[in-house]
Amino acid sequence: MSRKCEQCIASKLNSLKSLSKEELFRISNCKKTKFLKKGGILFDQGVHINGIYCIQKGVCKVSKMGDNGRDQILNFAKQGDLIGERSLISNEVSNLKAIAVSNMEVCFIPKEEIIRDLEKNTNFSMSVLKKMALSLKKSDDIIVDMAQKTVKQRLASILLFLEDQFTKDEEGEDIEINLSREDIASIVGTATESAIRLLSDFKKKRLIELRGRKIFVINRKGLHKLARGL
Amino acid sequence: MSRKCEQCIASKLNSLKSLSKEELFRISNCKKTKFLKKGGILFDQGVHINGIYCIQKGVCKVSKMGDNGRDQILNFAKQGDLIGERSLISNEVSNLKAIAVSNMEVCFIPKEEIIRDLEKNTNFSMSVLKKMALSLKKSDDIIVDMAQKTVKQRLASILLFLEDQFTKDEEGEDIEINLSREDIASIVGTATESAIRLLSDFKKKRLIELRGRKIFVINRKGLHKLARGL
DNA sequence: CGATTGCTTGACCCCCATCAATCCTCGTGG
DNA sequence: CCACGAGGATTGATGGGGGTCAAGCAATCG
Repeated sequence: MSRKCEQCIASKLNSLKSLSKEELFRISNCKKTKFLKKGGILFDQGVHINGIYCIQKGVCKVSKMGDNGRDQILNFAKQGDLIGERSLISNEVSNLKAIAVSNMEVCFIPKEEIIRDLEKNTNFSMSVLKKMALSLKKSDDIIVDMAQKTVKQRLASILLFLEDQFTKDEEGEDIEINLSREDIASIVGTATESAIRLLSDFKKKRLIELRGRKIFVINRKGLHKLARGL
Repeated sequence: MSRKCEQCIASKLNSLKSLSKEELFRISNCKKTKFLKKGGILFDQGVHINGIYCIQKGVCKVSKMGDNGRDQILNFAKQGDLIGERSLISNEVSNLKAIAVSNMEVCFIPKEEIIRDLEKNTNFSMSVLKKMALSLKKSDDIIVDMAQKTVKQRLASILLFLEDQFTKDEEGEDIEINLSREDIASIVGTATESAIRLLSDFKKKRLIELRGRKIFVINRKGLHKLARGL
């Protein structure tokens, strides 16, 4: 038995909060809740998603495959995030792949319902618009970083980012995400070995600690400096 | 004396085409036409634009300054393009800088007018939404390229892109844009000298020709191959 | 005309991708 | 319970890509 959207925390965190009670109720009735295990594919590149996903629990990595066949991680989505809106709006197959990096609970909302609300409810469409504007700015920042920063700088930033994003969720529960070295490398945009080498370098400098395969930041200031290239 | 938006080609090429006659008429009355010389600043990073620009004639480069102080060119805007929507929608100062790379004629449309239309006219807001979705996809592609492709591959792509985009405008007039080597390097995301070296390499391989400082592609297939890394 | 700006080329060296070998860890089946 | 295999993590060696500094050259402009 799935919960109602009206009572759901996730829908309070994203554009769905701009919907009226009735609209939310209608979505509540047509949504489908799915459970994914870590490693499961939420959706793949090139498929029609035909809707959007609202993430209840867990985290997924959003990536795109380059011409050489290697995946580049572009984003993460966690509790409260909506994914799939871009493809839905431009009415195309997905240009991205989404894979769970922890066990997940997500709600699928069919396309027609979202489109209808976008066209009827200006608050909602403005909210989505704002969200996309924000994403666009983030993308700009990433491009500049990719173009101008060294791998070391980018890795430092990303360690800080990961620590900020993935510690506790809204309910205060621990988020256990366990990225492989390969994952980390493919966020940074570098070879796995390079990432590993830099990590052990950071460890020597007492910026991070490695317990098992997990990474703990123990000197944020130091990493910040590195990220800026100082 | 400025033309009416209703008769303007540029407004037929962008989201403004979704506006009703009356909406367009109102914009026509409050818009301000500006002329910029090559090198002129349309807007700078960190300023309140308080509206959007609709480009009538000419081309500008859209860039963002990185932490090291170097500009990264993120985009070009030409006849029919709207710029400034992102900052307008998220109600922030501009995160980008726009500089004319040829003489330009642009129309400034004040914020209030656009916001009003976004909130009243669903066709318009959906059109803007689609435009942004497209930009977002392009950004994703660029990030992947930046992360995975070599400077040589990126330069090859960009030469093809520039040739596609900037030869003739809608009226069939030549677009004369004259990018410096530094500009080209800062699209690719590399040092000026590296770009120059690669250009002379491409010339030796008879892929391009250099007449004065202008670059002419004479072997598209060859460049395509290079861009793919073959 | 200097003078400033942009273009070009050379030299140098470091970052990082790649290949290869080893080690570690964990799940599986005997 | 242990052996063993597979995938991930780590470290080493190596070579090339590309960033940086510097000097010479062309072009544009007051």
